[in-house]
Amino acid sequence: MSTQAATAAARRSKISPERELELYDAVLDLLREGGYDSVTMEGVAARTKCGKATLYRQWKNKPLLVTAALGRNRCSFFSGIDTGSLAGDLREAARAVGRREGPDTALMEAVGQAYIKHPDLREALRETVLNPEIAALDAMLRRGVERGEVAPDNPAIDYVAPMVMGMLRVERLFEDRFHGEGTVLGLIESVVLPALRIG
Amino acid sequence: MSTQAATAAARRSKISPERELELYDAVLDLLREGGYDSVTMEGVAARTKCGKATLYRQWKNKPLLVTAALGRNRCSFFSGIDTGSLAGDLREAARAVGRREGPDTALMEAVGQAYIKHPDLREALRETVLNPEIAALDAMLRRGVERGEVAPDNPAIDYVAPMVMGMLRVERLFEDRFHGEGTVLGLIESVVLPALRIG
DNA sequence: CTCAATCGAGACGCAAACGTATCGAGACGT
DNA sequence: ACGTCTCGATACGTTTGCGTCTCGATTGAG
Repeated sequence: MSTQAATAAARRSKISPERELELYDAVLDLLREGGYDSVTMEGVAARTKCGKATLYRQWKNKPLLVTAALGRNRCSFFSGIDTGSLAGDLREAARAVGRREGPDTALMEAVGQAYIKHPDLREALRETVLNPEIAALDAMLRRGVERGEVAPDNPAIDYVAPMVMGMLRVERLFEDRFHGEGTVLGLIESVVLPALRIG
Repeated sequence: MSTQAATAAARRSKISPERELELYDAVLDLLREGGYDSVTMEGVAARTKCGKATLYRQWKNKPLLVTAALGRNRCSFFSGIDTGSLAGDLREAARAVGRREGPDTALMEAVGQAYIKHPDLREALRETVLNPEIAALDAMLRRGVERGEVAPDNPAIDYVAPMVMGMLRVERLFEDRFHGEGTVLGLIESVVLPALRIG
């Protein structure tokens, strides 16, 4: 939300936009490292060499700071993919995941528990890291349907995005079965494309 | 692990096995309600009307108590399923999930974040709630292969269990798309069975 | 140039929860 | 029946982190 930036500007805050992003990055790094509880106001202040009072001058409390940090992270890894064919798009998405250029699973893990107590965090996470990737996957599928590669009424279409995101969410727990980075690619080849009647 | 019970017996503990399960149940309930941080020694003691010292007499610290509680929860919802056909087994498993008799997703959510700091918890969770269900699903598939319902080299076989567990792990985040309880059943019908070349 | 407001740094109070210690009451073995 | 150990309950010290407050330095506006 630009509300924060707006009020900050209204109060003649000396925090430049780049500085704001530095603060957000520190929050997200701490989140990824040790989860919501590892994000401490002291920790953020120390890591960014700013006073705690400065943080509380901009954000009323810790949940609002974390939510704002998540909100600024908005970026999608899948959205730039367009190879011309649905199979190519899905394979490229899987390879992006293998190159650690996929959805921010560390953030998903980290916030996964915290949003039991802070529903706002869950919404911020969805808006920020989840929905953009889902939308990108759905766009791939829509293009595939328009090109005639997939039957429009193929019921598997609705499950592609959940399957990909779900696989990312459990691959750690199956690491004895899938050692390596090709987990999602294997899912695409072995399950998704057959279910979509491609290849 | 029976180590705790053994030492408890050796020290002539007055805690009966049923009492021990009561304590574990309190821990698991608190876990499901608010995550690992909501499990407090004071909370467990208050809820079970036992002294905090009693808890520390049996379990050295909080992580060990939670781990022990997870270890005693060992039970599988999918393991009793055997309808005679793979499609029937998978559909029955999906229906069990719909009836809230599936894997303990609340526990998975709750421990999801905590095991960043306590790897023992992750192992306990895997051994207890995850591996039994995975083993049951794999057993269904193995029986299906033996009956000739699925080709033994069908690569989708390895992905059935991850897909089911992954769907459980993300269905909350797709609740606007899949409203209702038939999420896993839809996955089975639309994706899993086609990928397995069944039906 | 001057003044006011924010900055970084950190002390402070407060609350929550871990883990320890204490205490009377009651249960078990001999 | 008696002594011992564990029981439940609770007080205690310690740590940690949130949120407030103070303080000198610095910076931007007029």
